[in-house]
Amino acid sequence: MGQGIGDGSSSGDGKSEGAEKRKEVKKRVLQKLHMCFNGSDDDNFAASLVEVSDVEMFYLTSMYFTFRCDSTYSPGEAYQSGRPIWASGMPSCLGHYQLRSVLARSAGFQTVAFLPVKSGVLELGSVKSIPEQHDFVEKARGIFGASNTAQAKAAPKIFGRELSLGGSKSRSISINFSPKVEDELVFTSEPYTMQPMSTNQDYGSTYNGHPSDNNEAKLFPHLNQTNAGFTAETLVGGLEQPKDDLSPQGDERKPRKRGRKPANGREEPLNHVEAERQRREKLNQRFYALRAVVPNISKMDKASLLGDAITFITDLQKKIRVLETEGGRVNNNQKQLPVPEIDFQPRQDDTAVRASCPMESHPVSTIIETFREHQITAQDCNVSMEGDKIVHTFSIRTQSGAADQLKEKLEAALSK
Amino acid sequence: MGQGIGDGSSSGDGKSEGAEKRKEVKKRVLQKLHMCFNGSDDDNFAASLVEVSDVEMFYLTSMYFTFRCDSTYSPGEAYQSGRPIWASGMPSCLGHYQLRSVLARSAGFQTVAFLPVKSGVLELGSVKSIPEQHDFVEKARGIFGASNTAQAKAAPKIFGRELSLGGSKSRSISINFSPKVEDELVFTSEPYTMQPMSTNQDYGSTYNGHPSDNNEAKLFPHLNQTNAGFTAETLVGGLEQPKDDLSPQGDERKPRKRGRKPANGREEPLNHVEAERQRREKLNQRFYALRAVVPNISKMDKASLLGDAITFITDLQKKIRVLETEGGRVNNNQKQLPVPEIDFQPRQDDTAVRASCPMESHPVSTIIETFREHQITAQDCNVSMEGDKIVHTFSIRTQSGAADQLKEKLEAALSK
DNA sequence: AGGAACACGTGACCC
DNA sequence: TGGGTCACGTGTTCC
Repeated sequence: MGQGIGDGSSSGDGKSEGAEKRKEVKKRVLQKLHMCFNGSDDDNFAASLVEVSDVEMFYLTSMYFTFRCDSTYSPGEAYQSGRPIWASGMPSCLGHYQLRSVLARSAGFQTVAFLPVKSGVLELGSVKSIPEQHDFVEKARGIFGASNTAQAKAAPKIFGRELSLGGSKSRSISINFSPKVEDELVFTSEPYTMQPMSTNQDYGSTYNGHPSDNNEAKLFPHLNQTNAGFTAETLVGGLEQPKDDLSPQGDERKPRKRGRKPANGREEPLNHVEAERQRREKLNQRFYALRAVVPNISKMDKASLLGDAITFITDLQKKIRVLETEGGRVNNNQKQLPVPEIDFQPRQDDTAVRASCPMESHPVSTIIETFREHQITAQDCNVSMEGDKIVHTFSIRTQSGAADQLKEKLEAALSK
Repeated sequence: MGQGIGDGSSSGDGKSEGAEKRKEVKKRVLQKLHMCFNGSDDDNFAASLVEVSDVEMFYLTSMYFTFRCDSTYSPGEAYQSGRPIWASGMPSCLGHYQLRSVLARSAGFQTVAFLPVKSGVLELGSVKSIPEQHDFVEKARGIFGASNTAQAKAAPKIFGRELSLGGSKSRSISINFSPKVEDELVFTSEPYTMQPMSTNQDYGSTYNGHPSDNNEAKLFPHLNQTNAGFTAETLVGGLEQPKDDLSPQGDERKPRKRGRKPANGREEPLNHVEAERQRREKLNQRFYALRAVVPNISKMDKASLLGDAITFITDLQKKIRVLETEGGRVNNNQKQLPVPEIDFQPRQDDTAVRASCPMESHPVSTIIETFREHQITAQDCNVSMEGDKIVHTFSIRTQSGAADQLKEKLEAALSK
């Protein structure tokens, strides 16, 4: 865990005054946290703490972070409301980081996003200021599974297909907070990146834990038992600065950009609005899931996607029809062009047989198979062509009525 | 053509005063129209005109109807704008029927709808007053193909699958006006019905002609050449009453119900609104097309539809994977155990060849095919079995290096 | 600019 | 009567 993503060169770069001292502080803090949770104070861990960048520091400390699921804090709010929170720009960003804002400021974070997903809340941060990109949010929630209720069945394994996951760019880091550990989605602990539609900003993200209806949140992949009761305050309180400047201008939350905001003087339509929002979200999720299963998507447009999906389905059906009839083709073709033309000429103690069949029916194999079935060995066997037909002549030793029996069998086999 | 749909018992039922006279008038009118277009005045046609109901009368006369594609008349307006027109209630209904309003009134029509489809304009009428049902409109346009531009590729053959078309109920009639006759959609001339989602009103409809960018409209399935220049006025002018009461209260057109109407004081956003409308329409069309392709649609809900489509696609892919590996088994087996064991023994002026192959690969056909390719005729050909293998020995006339060439070819063919 | 695509809030409709 | 779905007009963003 904790292989630092982000190149480590955060905004404040050249300053080396007291850098050594800060490094030492970081190391001690991380060691303390590690002991707090893992118990063992092995030197391997201490050795891994040299040269920790600010971004990595933030990531590592966040690993020990826990949040309550009430709405007093951004991750909890996202978790409860099921709506993503996106803040770009240092000030409002730090407001959302709240207790971790000091570390976030050191790391130079400019953007934070809390995306409620099926398995908890996905937190993403970047030292670049990135405006909210709804398509990316939806894609992420399509991949991780949105937090919508009652949608168990759909959004089937997107992970069966690759989503053009590319190489990780730098300066991005993400942590997932999740209340509980369980269930279906299994990830490698390797970070991977998603490419939002057509932008060139990439997001690295790691995914650790998992969800439920539990009301307490913890994070630390090593600890599988949910040691409840912790709050963000108590945990991070062990850090340098338990006090935090509460959200500079921290009230322009829900920076919804699209659509209309005005004409909102009622009291109850909020319910309706919310329901509609969820409907839309669910639908978009399905769209993203569909994008994942349909190949060769011509345009990213919704209508085109549906059109491609339709043609894809029809193509699949056609393919299946072909494949299915192809399995029966052997039987069908042999049914259609079965002009076996079998001549039997019984002689004194053997029988001369002359079979003429179209070459496509592979008469030789069939005849030999029939021989074997009847325990008959041909004395002589000759194959030649007449036009496009194969003429198969052979003589067999037969006793009395066995020849007629063989003739019937041969006709049946060749006409099959 | 013209088998009357509708049970004939229109609203005005019991009145028999002058009924015989009206019947006679109808007959004469239809006969005149028939002669006008078809030329022949055979008695078969006259005999078929007895007991024509008012609804049938409207239908039959409408068969001779023509409309211009300018926006001065409802079908033309629907054709040009690409938007459906729906009017329920006798007054506004008659306003849309315009010149045919007298006949429509006699028939007791209460609802008329002009649906611009890919192939022209689909007109539906009913003696019941039916409020606009957008889902039905969309379904109809999904089936007949909407009139949207630039959507050629998508909306693939819905007619490959049945759309749960049920039996026709009565009192409904529809005619399709279309500018030209051509292209892909081919229908039987049998009327069929569509069942709108969950209502119990059924719509019978016949479908005759076809479209293009042509600017003149005609209708009469017998005449394939577009005799342009006709207008509705000139044609229907031959009827009883060329004059028409123009649209009582005929201005509440475009009875769009949903959504918001207010806040519309600008001048140019109409373009934006229109564009958005078309986008929505296109998307919904795709949805209907998708509904036609995906079986076992659990709910009529859009999101559920997408979910079902996704699972359907994945199921199809799984099925294909199974079928492919199943079919490829034969190929794989031929690839895996291809031990052709071909012996070449060149002699003085011919070559003895001995080929031993597993029986499943049908070596005889392959060998003979190779012979034919190389214009080689075998002098002698013998087939026998050794264990489960077929041993094929033959001698061929060869000059110098042709034998090696044949050997290579044979090995390639048998290893394929 | 101007069109295309999208999300949003809102009114309507249906159980 | 409310929850759920839809269509509509609008604001916004990206070519």
